[in-house]
Amino acid sequence: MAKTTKKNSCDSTPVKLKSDPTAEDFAKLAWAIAHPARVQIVRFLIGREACMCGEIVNQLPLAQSTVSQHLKILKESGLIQGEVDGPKVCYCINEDRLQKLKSFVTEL
Amino acid sequence: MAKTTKKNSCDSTPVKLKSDPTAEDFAKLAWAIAHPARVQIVRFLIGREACMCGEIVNQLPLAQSTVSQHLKILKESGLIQGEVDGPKVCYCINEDRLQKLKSFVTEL
DNA sequence: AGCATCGATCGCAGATCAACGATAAAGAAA
DNA sequence: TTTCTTTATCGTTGATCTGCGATCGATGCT
Repeated sequence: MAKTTKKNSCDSTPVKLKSDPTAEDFAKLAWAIAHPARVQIVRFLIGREACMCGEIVNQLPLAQSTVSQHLKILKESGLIQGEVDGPKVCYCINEDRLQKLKSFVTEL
Repeated sequence: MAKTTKKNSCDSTPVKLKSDPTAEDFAKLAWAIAHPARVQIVRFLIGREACMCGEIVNQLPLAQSTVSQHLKILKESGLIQGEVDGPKVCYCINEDRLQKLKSFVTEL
């Protein structure tokens, strides 16, 4: 409890919060991993480099349609990408996007 | 790349996804910054070390009650903490939690 | 006491999420 | 062609988010 001045230690310098175009993208990436299932999917894909949708479904206690939804959200954030391979789809991490997420966080 | 059947480079080694207790916490922290306004609040607080709620409200194009909600979410994630100082509340970053978020992401 | 200020909370609206089962679409295999 | 497999999408239900104005509680000041 630091009470430097007679009041408190709050910094009261007037500073305008600049409109932050990156905040949107940051939030989008954060949103992608803002669900336990999606965290697990991302970790799983990183560990395996790439794998079929069916594999992922088998690892999670969720219905196939639910997993497909999560994959869709991850794809929309750009964090993963899917490559069609006949009747199957092979998912993998988008390293660039992952790197972007990492830099957003480390530069906080 | 170990396997290449006739088709592509999908890794099909059978691996069980272990139940991941950290995924929950990770998702919680990610959820905290999964909104542009909250990203800005966190960045703002990091840049200023600490500041009053009113200051934050002034920097964002949002109503006071809305900002208060976002602050509540950030508090629940542990990413920030508020210290009552008379009639005002001084918010600041919880460095431990921020560090935890950073390590979660960098260890992806 | 009475009043002003700051911030949290309530209640409401509309939008979005999460989960599921069922079904459709596209190849592969018979 | 028919059938099977794999994945995406639809439609629904219930929960949660986001935003706001209005209000309440606590504190400081006169």
